[in-house]
Amino acid sequence: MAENQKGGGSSSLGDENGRDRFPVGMRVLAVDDDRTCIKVLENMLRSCQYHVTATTSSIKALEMLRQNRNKFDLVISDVKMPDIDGFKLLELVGLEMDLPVIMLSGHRDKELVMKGVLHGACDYLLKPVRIEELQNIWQHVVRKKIDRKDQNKAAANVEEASNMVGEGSQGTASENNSDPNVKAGQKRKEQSEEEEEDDEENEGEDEEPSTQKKPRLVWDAELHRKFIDAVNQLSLENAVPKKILDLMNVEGLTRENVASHLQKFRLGLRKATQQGNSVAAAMSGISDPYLQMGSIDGYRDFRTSSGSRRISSTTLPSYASGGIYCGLNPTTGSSMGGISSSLAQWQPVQSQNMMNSSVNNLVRNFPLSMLAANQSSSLLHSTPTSVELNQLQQSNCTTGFRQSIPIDNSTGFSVPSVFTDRKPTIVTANYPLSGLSSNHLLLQGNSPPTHNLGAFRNPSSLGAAPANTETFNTGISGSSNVLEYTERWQSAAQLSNFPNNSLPLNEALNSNQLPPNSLRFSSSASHIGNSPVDFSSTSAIHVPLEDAMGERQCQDGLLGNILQASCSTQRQSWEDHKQHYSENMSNTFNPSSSLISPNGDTSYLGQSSNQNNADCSERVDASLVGQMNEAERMKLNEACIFQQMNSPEGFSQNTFGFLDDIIIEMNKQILYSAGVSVFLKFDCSFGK
DNA sequence: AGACTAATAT
DNA sequence: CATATTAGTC
Repeated sequence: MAENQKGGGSSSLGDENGRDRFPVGMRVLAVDDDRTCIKVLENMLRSCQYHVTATTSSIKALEMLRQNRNKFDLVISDVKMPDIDGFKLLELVGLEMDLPVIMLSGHRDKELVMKGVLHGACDYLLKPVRIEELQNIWQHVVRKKIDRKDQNKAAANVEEASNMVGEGSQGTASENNSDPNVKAGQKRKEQSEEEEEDDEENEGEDEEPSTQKKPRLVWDAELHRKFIDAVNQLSLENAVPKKILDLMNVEGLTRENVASHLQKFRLGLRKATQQGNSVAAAMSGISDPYLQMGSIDGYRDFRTSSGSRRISSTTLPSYASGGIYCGLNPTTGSSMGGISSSLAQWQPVQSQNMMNSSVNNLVRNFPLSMLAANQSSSLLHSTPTSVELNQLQQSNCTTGFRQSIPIDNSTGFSVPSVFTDRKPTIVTANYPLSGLSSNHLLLQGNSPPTHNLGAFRNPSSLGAAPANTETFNTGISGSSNVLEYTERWQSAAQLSNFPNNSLPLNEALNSNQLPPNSLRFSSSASHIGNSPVDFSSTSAIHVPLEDAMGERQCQDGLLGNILQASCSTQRQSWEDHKQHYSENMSNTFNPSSSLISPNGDTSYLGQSSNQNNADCSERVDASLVGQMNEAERMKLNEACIFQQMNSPEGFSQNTFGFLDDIIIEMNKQILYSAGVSVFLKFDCSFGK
């Protein structure tokens, strides 16, 4: 059997046993309308040990070729034939299956030869053909393979080509045989079946299952956290893939994985550094890398439609798996970015509803406040109202706090008379907070009463706090996370510019004038791109709560831009809080549980913030750190890293407080009662 | 030879 | 985009 063939020994065609028989059995389709000629040709080809299929009809030949695309390796055809002549056949074959075609002709007419060549013939033989010539025609098959390979990949590997050829699959245009499975060849042969496998296909499967390539790694929150921890430990300069990998100690993770992530990380860091430090800038760019990073990070969970899968954090890295970790539509992701970016939109009123110039003025006067954007189209809901909240943050603040603010005696809202006579569309309120710049909020609502809105900000890194708030903190809107994330990756630089005095605030108000139902809060936090997220639905937001990076298995339902996340685990607590808040609201909203210091000041963490130096993590009060959850810690770490990058010698002067977002949760009653509770918390990182 | 990382591919 | 893979260097 094959043995004989060894003529070639292990030559180019095959080193492998299975393959070295290569030209033997090569499938040749011979076409010549002259019965005598075809017979002779057929015999010669057979003597060359090819597998020959002969026909005197070019039409029939074409049919066979079309029906059995992968059944032939080469076509040898006479030029002059009725119906479809050799050139036509050549052309069709070249077009449809890309098989090597050899022309045969009794005429040595140069023109004909040229024509054949131009049509793509790989060879042009003159009759009578000598067997010696036929013994070498297999080279065209090999060549074809190589060429094909070349086109795809620069490196055409002769061996591979030969291997492929050997297989017999010769497919034509489509085949992919070339793949990886060189060995497969033998197997293939065995499968006698020749059914026409369509050309392509078999590629991947035949291999051993083990060969399958690994699923792509997904850097979820947990993994990223480890990464950050490692980087932090090593210090930016020393953080190289291998070391990080070691420190991360994650089974299955490769250096390459880390290298890739590191590359991205550095890129983000770089961008962060380059971008202006202005907060606005920081938050505005949708394209802002940070934000992107954010999405990369665990925050991505918000976009997950179903719970996120995670693999044991300690061991296996997470891999994307269909179904489990399904990313929502890309848009969503960007939108998230938009959320933070919305902070940048503080200035002008965008909503058409704000028609009133006075409103605009109002707005202008309160730079830090929030604007209501009514056109927010929440794609998701039918209820139109929306409130835009903007928040800000500030510098000196070192601590995080949350505060409830009573508004207006009866309603809790400060409603400019200007609006009272108008439709209940916009409500504004502003409160001077001690020492802080005034903030105001515009609410607008048109729709029927609704349900709940909740406002709460996400946990700040340092602000963290009070145990009782914990639950609260964990429940955050996706947007919050984004911010947080953003902050993590780039915070320092961008926020450093904040004026010391400016204190960002977020406020959520509600007025009885408004049809309670439809309050739509479009806060920076709730905004997605230009579409605000409507939190007014009955279900109320909910957030997953996982710490930011958490691993919880939440089910997030994301409708278009709206994010409704529900986390079974924490839902309960959230509900509790909700209730709790509601109750408080009717009262005066005492920050009962909060992080806020009784007097409302933010000095809480002041001390730590003032310590500059040393390791970041150490700058923070130990106690506080202890209370921090992972996400917060991570944030801190990243901030530290960032710090390293920006100021080798220490933190930049001001702290950059960060006010993440606010989420407002209101109940109908609350709406009616006119109470508004605002939770403010500043994310203060440290700074010197 | 092994590791880094920028560049490029998927 | 987020990751993986490649390729040039050190």
